[in-house]
Amino acid sequence: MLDRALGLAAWRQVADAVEADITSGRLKPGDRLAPESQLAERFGVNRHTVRRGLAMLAERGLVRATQGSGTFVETAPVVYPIGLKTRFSEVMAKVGREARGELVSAEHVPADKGIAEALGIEKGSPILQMHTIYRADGVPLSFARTCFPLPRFLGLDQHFAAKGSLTKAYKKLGIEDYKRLSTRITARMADPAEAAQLDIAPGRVVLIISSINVDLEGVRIQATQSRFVADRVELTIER
Amino acid sequence: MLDRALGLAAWRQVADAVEADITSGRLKPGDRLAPESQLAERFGVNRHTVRRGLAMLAERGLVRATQGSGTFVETAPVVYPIGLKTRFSEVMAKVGREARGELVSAEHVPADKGIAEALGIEKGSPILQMHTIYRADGVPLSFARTCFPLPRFLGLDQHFAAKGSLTKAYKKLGIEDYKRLSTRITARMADPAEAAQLDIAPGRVVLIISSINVDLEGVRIQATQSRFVADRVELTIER
DNA sequence: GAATGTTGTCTATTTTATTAGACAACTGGC
DNA sequence: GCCAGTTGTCTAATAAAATAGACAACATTC
Repeated sequence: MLDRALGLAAWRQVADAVEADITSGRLKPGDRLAPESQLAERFGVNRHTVRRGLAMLAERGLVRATQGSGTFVETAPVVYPIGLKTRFSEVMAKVGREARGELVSAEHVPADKGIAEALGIEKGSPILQMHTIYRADGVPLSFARTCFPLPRFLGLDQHFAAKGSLTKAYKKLGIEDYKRLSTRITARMADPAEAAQLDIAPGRVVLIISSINVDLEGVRIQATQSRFVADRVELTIER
Repeated sequence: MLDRALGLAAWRQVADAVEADITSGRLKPGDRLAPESQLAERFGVNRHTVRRGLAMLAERGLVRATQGSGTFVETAPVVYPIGLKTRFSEVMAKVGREARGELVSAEHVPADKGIAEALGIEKGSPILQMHTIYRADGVPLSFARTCFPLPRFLGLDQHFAAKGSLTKAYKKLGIEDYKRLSTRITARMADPAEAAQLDIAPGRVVLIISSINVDLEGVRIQATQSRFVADRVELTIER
C-alpha cells in the first residue's frame, strides 16, 4: 500500500493518498475521514505518521480536524478554462471569486532564444519581462513570467500594476482585443522560488502553461509561462 | 536551496532539481552534468546523497554515468497534441515512433454517477469499461480508463485488443469518425497502481486528462480518464 | 605513463523519521 | 451524567536517512 524506497516520507505518501481520495471525488466536501487509527492500519504505519500527513493537508486547507469528533474534508478546486480568449478576471468573476493580478517585478531585458522564437523577434531584442501572481480570494493560483516586445509595450507594466488586469492594461495602449495563438501544458514539482511565490511547500505539483497571444492582426504580442498550483485548479479546454 | 521539512528525501530533491534542469532545457541531451562533488556542494548535501539521486535518474533513463568520465544527459520528451481529433497512433507515427494501445482489462459494469453524467446516461446503466496502456517504442506514456455505453459498443474491447487502435475498433462497429467534446486537465502524483502500470516510481507526477468524445451526430460515445507520465510528454493545445 | 579529475565502493557515525505506548481533552449519543 | 470513540500531546525506543572520510577504478590530457 505504501512504497518505502522512493524518496517520499511515509507521512507524505499518506497525505497524497488521502488527497487523491479527495480530488478524485471518493471523499467529498463535508465527508468525515476514517479515524486516524484506521488510516494507520490501512497504510501500515503508526498513528503519528498519519497525523503528520493529515497536519499537512490541514495546513493546506484540504481538511479540518476537530478534537473528539473527527477530520473532515474542506475544499473544492477552481475550474479554469483555457481557450481562445482566456481572461483571468472574467473567469473568477463567473465563479464568484474576487480576483486581481499582482505585479511582482518588471524589467527591460534582451530576449533570450526561447522568448525570441515565441515572439517572432530577433534574439537580443529588448523586451518587457513581468512576473505576476494571480489570486482567487487571496489564495495564489498562479505565478507567471510574461514577456512583451519593446518599444511597443513600453509602460504596460505600470498600467497593469494600476489596474490588476492585463486586458485593461492593453486597452490603455489601444489594444482592444487579442487571442490565444498556442498553448502548451506540462507538469512538475515546484522549485523553491516558485513555491515561495505561490505560498506552497516546494515539491508540490504545478501545472506549467506556456502560451503565446496575438493581436487581431495576428502579430505576436505576448509570451507567458504560468505555473498553476495543481491542487487549486482544474484546467478545462474550451473550443 | 533544499527544503528539509517537506516529506521529500534530500536525494529526491536533488534528483528533481537535476531533472528540472533537463526538462527545462538548461541541460540538453549529451551535456555533461556537474561532477557529483560540485552538485553536493551546490545543494548543501553529502556526495552520497547526490549519488542516490542520480542513481534514480539513471534508472529512469534520464542520465547515464560513466566511471572516470562523468554523468551525461539522455532523453527527450514526446510532444502530444490535444485537439478536436486526437488520434494517438497518428501522433506517434508523425514523430516516427512505433505505437500501439494495449488492453489491460475490459468489463461490463454499471455506470457510477460521474461516468453517467459524462456519457449523458442514467446512473447504473450498463457500460463497457476498459483499462488501456499506450506506449511509444515500448515506453509507457499513458494509462487510461475508458468507458462506453452499452449495448451500442458491445464487443468493442475485442476489436481494440486485436487492432491496438480505438479508431480502427470504432470502424469495425461502423463509426467512421468522432470528435472531442470536452477536455479537462490537472496533475498529481501517481498512486501505486498507476505507477505499476506506467513503469514509474509511485510519487512521480502524472497529467490527468479527462475527456469526452462524441460521434458525428453529437451523441456521447466515450468518456476517458488518461494519466500521462508528465516527464515523458508535453501536451500542446491544437485549434 | 604520470597527473588529474571523475565515478564506484566500503565502513563508521550522526541525525532524522518512524514506531510504540500511555493518557489527556473533547464530542456526540444514550 | 456517562460511555464509546475521536483528536491532541507527551516520552522513549527503534529504524532509516544522511553525513563523513578514505580509497579503488577508470578516463582524459599532457
